[in-house]
Amino acid sequence: MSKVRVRFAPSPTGGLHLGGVRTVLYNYLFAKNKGGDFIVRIEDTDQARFVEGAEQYIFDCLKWCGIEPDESPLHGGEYGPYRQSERKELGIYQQYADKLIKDGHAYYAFDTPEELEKMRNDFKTAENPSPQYDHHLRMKMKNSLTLNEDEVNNLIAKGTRHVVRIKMPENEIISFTDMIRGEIKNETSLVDDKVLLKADGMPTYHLAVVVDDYLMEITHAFRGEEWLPSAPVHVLLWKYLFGADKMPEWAHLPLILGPSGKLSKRDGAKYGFPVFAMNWLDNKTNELTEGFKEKGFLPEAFINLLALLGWNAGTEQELFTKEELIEKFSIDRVHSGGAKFDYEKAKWFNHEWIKGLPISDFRFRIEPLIQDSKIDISDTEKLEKIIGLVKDRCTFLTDFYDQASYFFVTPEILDVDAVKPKWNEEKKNFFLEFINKLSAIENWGLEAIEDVFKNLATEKNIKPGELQMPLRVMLVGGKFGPPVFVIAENIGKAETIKRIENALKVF
RNA sequence: GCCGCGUUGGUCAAGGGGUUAAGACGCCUCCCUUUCACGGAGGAGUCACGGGUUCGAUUCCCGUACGUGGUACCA
Repeated sequence: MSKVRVRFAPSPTGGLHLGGVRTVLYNYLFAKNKGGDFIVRIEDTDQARFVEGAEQYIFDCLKWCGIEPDESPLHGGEYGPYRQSERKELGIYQQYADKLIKDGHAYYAFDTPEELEKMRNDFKTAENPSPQYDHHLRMKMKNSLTLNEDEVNNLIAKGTRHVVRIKMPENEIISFTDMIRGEIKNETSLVDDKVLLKADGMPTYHLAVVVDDYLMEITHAFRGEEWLPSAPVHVLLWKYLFGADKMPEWAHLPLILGPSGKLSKRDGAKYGFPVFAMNWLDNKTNELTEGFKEKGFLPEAFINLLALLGWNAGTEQELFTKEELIEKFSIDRVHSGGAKFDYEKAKWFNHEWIKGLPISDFRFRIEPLIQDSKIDISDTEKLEKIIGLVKDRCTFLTDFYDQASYFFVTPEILDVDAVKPKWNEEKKNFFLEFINKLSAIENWGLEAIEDVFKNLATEKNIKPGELQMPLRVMLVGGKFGPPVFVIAENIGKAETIKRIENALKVF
């Protein structure tokens, strides 16, 4: 049974933009496809851009998407706790750091941030703009490799702030197999001595990812491509601590790109599309970032479009339900190259999903959106009839109000400019008389209205086409919507006459 | 700078030594509709570049360019 794991920094920017949700989605699809479990672990460290309320927000988003984890801080499970801070309190990471030091694979480093800064400055050259704390430089720094045992014990006894760093071996080739990219090779001398345990006792990602995956018996780990360069550190840690054969299988997912470079929150604001699943209110800046949900996306469409950004089934099918995605998903069909997010295509997905939604289902979803509007939702039968008329014209759920409000309330603004240029006395007389004829109709219905209209037009010798646009604007307010006579039929005799009379005053 | 990863139309992409190089979004034209959508029929547009290997390369190899990521006591 497979067990896949995803981990998050509890801030929407650090964890749940488009790329983050897709990582969770692929984890979910893979796990469910294999009949396995998937686990979420939270990286709630101070330096992980921890944001108050973000953890709950993240799970709300996953819930909306329908891809909740089997085990997490919120859902429990046998491998908890799932928050890094809680695991640290249990001393989980310290013991493995100690073991690494004892075995000579790691060492204490006492360098202050200022000293590190100085080192980077002193050794900076044109060819090497960012010197690393590596095998070249570690012997010039203040650590348990350069200090003698007494000095080290003394410093520690005095409570000197220190970190634990991995001692990267020299000239070793580390290779592993990535499920998407095949064999990946790295030269250990090129990687720096990463910090494993910070001065506050918290592990860095490097230590935590290995220790937790071992303890939680993770079999598959998916993460973003940005982790590829530090993968050799993780492979080495597995080798030192638990044995390379116990290591989970890795998959490094391609990046999701914005219009220019890696997709960022700024891109959303700049180009006018959401980058988060749901609205996020930053309570420090009071800045609201609109989410796909609030924009009017269906969660089904959202995960569908996200799944297809970097993966495809190898067939011509593009519309998938969650169940189909689970069934068809396979990691070896995931692309290795990054994909640029195309909002136009995203809208198409949503439109397709809306068109495919049964009317009652559509009603259920828009009711919360319009319950405070002028649209009366108490008459279910009428509401569903109107939905049937305008549903296919909505790209977003939120389009419904504009597409349907005139069925419920008299339009306040009329697109007079669409009528004015061709308006004349003749037409005005036509409508005056049309009102009388409409009043005389006993059985208000599509055919009756259309007959009256056409007969009168013939009688007046005006082309019906020239009269339909004015009538539409009178009833709708603009040049859109279903056939005019259908609209008249639905809004009723009195309201139709009232709107024509009102319009004649302003034309 | 160094290292990693990548590169099929504007975008998502199928394919993979011999093909008229699928399909979708977007764009354009026409039909339907005396509105707008929906729907239908067409159209324009592509294998980054240079070398190999080969009878033959978009496909395999090597360079170059470009993009992107890493180079933190961030993840």
